[in-house]
Amino acid sequence: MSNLADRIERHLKRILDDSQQGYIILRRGMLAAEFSCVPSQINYVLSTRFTVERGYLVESRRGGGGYLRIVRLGSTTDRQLHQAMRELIGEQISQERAYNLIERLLNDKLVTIREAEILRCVLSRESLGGETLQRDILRARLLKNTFIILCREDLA
Amino acid sequence: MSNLADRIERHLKRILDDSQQGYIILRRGMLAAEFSCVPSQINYVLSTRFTVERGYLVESRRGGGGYLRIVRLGSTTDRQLHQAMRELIGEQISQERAYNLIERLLNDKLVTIREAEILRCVLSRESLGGETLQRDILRARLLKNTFIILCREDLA
DNA sequence: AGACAGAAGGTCAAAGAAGGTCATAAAATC
DNA sequence: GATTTTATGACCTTCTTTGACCTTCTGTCT
Repeated sequence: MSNLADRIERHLKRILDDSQQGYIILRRGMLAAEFSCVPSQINYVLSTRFTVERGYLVESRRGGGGYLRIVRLGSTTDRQLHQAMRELIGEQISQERAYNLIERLLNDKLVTIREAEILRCVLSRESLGGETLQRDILRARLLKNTFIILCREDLA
Repeated sequence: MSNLADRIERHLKRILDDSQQGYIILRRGMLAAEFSCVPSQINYVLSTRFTVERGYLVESRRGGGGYLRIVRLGSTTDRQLHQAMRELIGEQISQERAYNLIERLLNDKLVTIREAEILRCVLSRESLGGETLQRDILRARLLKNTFIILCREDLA
């Protein structure tokens, strides 16, 4: 049914959830062997699913004793998160990166599924229309403005 | 004897009725094979029979592990409301009229307070920027698109 | 210290696996 | 007979998977 990349993603998220420390350390080669795939498949999963926008950080080390370390960026306090988000968004943002951010908000339960869908809809290429650059700028503004609302505690 | 498109339509609606979740997921290629037709015939059926106006939403994903997901939107009354809204919104809409609509949605408990705030924020003059006319057109598009999501049964 | 071997992980391009589009042909309807 | 609807196929885009080749680190042997 679902593809390899998705299965590896789920597996990593599961053990990440189970881990107390908020991060996991593993061998790329081992993981690849467990899933009977080439090692670079792991890199593919990491670079498409464990991005900063989605709230993850990946470190690694080569050579003997090398490893991968996947850190889940915690549900920071509102103010920190707000600042971090503003920086991640910047003056313009692509649909893909915006969707990744929404994914993270969803993961951290800062938005409901419906809210996430509304945001995705509003920030979609299709809805925004116009030129790419203008669209990316508009998207950044919308996302940053909306974010203020999501942080409002009086709306819980 | 009915034609292929109608048969595919009936088949999809039947399994959609059988499904508890309000949506189905399937492979375009598989379905085409079942009906011994070219894959693009499936797209034809989807684009003529499973439109938003008729109360359906179709999402898809390409590549390995790709799929089609057909979602049934809410009840007929919901859909009638939806149609009425589309007409009410039209091709362009002012901030004031948009806010009035949101107010009504809130009153009818079709959106939460937070969702309403998000919508107000997104549809505000300041967020949208640009020329008045362009803004009103964009606002109409955003509102209409978003409204589809509010009718989605699978997000209850 | 320097050279080298082995053990990781990284990169990138090409192949594969879906689904999407669009023009056109064929069939049905008016 | 004209128009609308349906069916097909060639070609396109997106996402995934694989493999060949590259870089970095550790440890050992001169």
